[in-house]
Amino acid sequence: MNNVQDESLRDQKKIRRRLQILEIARAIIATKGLRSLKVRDVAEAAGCSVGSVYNEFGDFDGVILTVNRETVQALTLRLAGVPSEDPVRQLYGLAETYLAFFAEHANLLRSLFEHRMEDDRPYPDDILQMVMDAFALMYPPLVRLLPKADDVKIALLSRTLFSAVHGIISLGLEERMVAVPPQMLRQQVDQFLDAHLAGLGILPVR
Amino acid sequence: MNNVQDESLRDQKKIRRRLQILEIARAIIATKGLRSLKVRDVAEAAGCSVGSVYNEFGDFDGVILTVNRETVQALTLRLAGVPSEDPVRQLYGLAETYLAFFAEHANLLRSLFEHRMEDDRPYPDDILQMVMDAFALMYPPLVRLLPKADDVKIALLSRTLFSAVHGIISLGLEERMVAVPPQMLRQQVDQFLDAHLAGLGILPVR
DNA sequence: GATTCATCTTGAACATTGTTCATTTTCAAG
DNA sequence: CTTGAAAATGAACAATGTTCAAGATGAATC
Repeated sequence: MNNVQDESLRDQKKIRRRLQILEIARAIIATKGLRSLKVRDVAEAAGCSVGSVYNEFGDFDGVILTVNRETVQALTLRLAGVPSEDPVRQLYGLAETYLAFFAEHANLLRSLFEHRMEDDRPYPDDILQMVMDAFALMYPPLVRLLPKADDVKIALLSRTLFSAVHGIISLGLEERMVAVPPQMLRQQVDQFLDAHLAGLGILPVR
Repeated sequence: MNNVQDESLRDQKKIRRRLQILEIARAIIATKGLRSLKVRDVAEAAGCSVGSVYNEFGDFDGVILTVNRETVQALTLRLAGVPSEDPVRQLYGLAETYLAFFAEHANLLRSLFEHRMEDDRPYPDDILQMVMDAFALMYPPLVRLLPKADDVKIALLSRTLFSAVHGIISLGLEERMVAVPPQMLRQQVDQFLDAHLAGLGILPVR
């Protein structure tokens, strides 16, 4: 096994094609929504046959799931970049960064949260785990802010808080529903955190 | 026009069939999820042709949307039954009732929130309005609890709070994600409200 | 009750889209 | 260059949404 450079001409093409398929699928989901994603469109845009898509991803769900996996990875990266000096600021930063990312990639996030598998096939564990990990990112700042509290409780609180923020944002960005202006929505999120942190006995140092 | 009883034999059959189709579609969504809903299955179970389904509902989305409409109506009915003597209790009651309803009808609620129209057709306004109205049900108790606050702000707060509760519940019930035991989830929701109401300066009288 | 006609119902045919697989093509190895 | 394993192809198939010409139904009229 040559780890350093195992780049046969064959593998190069394979890798390039794989990336191209994913890029195209992601673009379609992002611009026209998951429901508009069609195998033939992807294959044609990637300049290959539908069979190749199946060779590379097993089935069409495989394409969607790979895009979703990369979406949650990108999200995690963005969230991990939130400054952590001040734990209170970090909490606001996480919420606001989630809002910004969701606003930029609404359809990709919806694909991540709304896609259902055919029949009773299970959703891939690694994706679920990554989502859970992202939603656990409020844990470190909360631990610093509530040093007396039980670890398990803080873990729960972290998930609860992030889920609440997710609800506010995902419904707030649902153009079908309210079409809250993004600026307004940021205010909403901030005020929500104001009140909730105050209720937890945390001083909003803003 | 005979308003009292315009029941020709024809109309009776039409109405009965319509109800039957909806009942079957609802049952399939509720038990196997929206993605498992197929025209032919519905038609066969209803003892009619696929053409009749189209005559009655225009297209397949029409069936789904009608089920969704009835779901939000049932939800509103349940939420409207929450006692309103004590405004604080009412808020907890609304959240807990939403949790109970969501737990009982998880797939129907997911159909309501996750169904996307084909192409760029708009989601029916009346359904959106009903969802918004349901999410505004926290407004009356909040007004009583925060008499000094601006009406518009309370309207926003109502939507924000309900959206937050929705996020906690919809992700908490996502068996693919966490599989929080329902009893645990109720505790989570209650504690969430505890903290948030405290932060709003409302005494949790529990 | 027979006739008529508007309406509803039917289901085969069609359209769209996911999936398979026998055949052909490619290319790294010998 | 030859060869064989792997990949690519795309026609055929399968599943499913949609249409519509032809037939069935029942309310109205006589």
